[in-house]
Formats: sequence, C-alpha cells, structure tokens
Amino acid sequence: MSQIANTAKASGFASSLLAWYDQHARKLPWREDRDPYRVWVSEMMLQQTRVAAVLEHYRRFLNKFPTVSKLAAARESSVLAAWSGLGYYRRARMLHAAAKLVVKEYQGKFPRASEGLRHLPGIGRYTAAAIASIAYDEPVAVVDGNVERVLERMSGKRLTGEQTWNTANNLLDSPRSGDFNQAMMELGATICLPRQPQCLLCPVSGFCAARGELQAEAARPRQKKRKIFFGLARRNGHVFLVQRGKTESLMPGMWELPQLPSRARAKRLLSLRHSITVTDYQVNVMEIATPQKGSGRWMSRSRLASLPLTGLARKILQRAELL
DNA sequence: TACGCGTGGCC
DNA sequence: TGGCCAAGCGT
Repeated sequence: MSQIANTAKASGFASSLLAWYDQHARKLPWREDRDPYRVWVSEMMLQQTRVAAVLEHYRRFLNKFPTVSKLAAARESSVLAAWSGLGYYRRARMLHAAAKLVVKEYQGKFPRASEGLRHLPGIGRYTAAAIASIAYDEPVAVVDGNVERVLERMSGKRLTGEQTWNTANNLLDSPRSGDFNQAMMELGATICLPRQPQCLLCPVSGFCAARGELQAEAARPRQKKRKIFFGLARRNGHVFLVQRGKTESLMPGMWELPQLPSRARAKRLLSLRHSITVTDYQVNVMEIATPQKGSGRWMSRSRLASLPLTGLARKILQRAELL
C-alpha cells in the first residue's frame, strides 16, 4: 500500500471526506435513488460530459425510456434523438445495445457485480465500478479525471494509471463505497479544481502534499480552425435535411443541413461558432431555395424534435427558430 | 499506451 | 475572443 494511502487510512481520511459530502453534496436527480438502470444511464451520460449538460437530457431520457425494457424495445433513431446534443453518440448506441443484451441474455436483470457489468458494451473499468458501488455498495473504487487529480495532489506527484487505481482502492475504507466514490469526484468537481483549487474549503487538506498546483501538464495540440457553409432551404413548414452515411466514423446516420461549397454565393442567414473534436468551425448558414442534387429529404418542422440531429444541426435550427 | 470520438460553458 | 476542459470507452 502506498504511504499516502496508509497514512490517510489510519487518520480517518474516509470519514472526513464523507462528513463533508453529507453536508455539501449537490442534489442531483440521479442521486435520488439507487436503481441500477438510472445510475447506469447517468454514468453513461456523464462520461466526459459536464453535469449541467447532462441535467437537461437525463430527465427527458428517463421519461421516454423509464426502464431497461422500454429502452431495449426502442428504435435506435429514437434513442439517438433523445441523446441529440450530448455528443459522443457511440455512447447512446452502446447503451441501447447493452439494454437489448440485458433483456435478452440476462432476463432483464443487471449483473450484480462490477465484474459482470464490464461485459456490457460501453461499460469500462470506471463505469462498472461506479454502478456497482453506487447501486450495490460493492467495495470498488473509481478513478475518473477528478479522482486522478485529487490523488496526484495528495501524493504530491504524478501517478501512473495503475498507481492511481491502487491508491484509490486502498483509500476506500468505508461500507459506504458508493458515497465515498461520489465524494471523491464531488471534491474534485467543486473544491480540488484544476486551476484554482479551494484548499481553504477542503475537508481533507490535512492529507494533501501539494496543497494546490502540481507542475502543469504538457499543453495539448491546438484546435484547427475552419470555415464551413450550410444551406437552409425552407418550404411550406418543411426544412431540407440530409443524412450522414451509415458508415461514416463521425456521427453516422444522423441528420444535418446540406453542406455548401465554400464559394457558394447566397444570402447569409446567420453565423455561429461550433467545435467538433479538434476543429473549431466558423459556421455560415446560407439561405437556399432548392437543395442541390443528391440524397436528402424535406422534413416537417413538427418532426424535427424526434429526429437524430447532430448537435450543430440542432443549434442552427434553434437559432433559425425552426425548432 | 495513444488516439478518435461532441459539445457547451467559462474566463 | 480563443483556449481549455468534463463522472471514459473501444481499439
């Protein structure tokens, strides 16, 4: 066991952390019960995604798919439509595929342990431990970006992946493993912040070696910049949309506005900024009367909300007051 | 281990 | 404004 974990364990790190969590935990909809399905949906949505963005989608998604059987029975386009705007759409496809597996292969019952959860698509080491600890109180620690930062500051040095998991598991000294894990993440998300850690408010600063910043990580490569043009064609309460190829690596099968060549000459309706993965786009939306050749469909405005739109298409249609 | 995968909010 | 970042996963 690492020295930091040994010392912390002996001096009641977990009890200090949990006492703070009991007082300061944010009230979040997925903390209202321990239904493994609801915990699972929240964990899938929260992967690399901010709490604020998840909040809007979580209630809508559970309203539409209240149980794993309802989700399994849904069409994929319907699941993607509910996910639209959250990004990383592969998560939605894997969630859907996993729901079908649970219903077909596991008689609708979730695996009761992290080991079994790992076999479901979209559930990796973190998510399996999160669901098992929160829903079942299985004593397994989680490591996400927050926990990694907290542990590295506590120990005052960078840790390898495996060292981080070991340290987290060694610190986990509580029958309340789900609360312990959420408390570690809550601490990282609200106190042990990446840039300006609030050490004066930290319930476990006494265990911390760094008390603030470690040497900064190497800077990541810069975003590329690109201009991009889309055509907006409207007719009798319909909008012309095209569907991305099913085999595209990025957002396959999702609907968007037709792209125009950059030299297209048309009236500019609006422009906005949007970033997708490593590219910052300056998006120009041009008024067009007739769509160019190729596949595409006139979509009724009333259908737009139930379509799996890309986040950018959704943003444009909202900005144009069509959605 | 490194990379690709979306998006929106913040300063 | 532009750069940074957020409860990871699969390959």
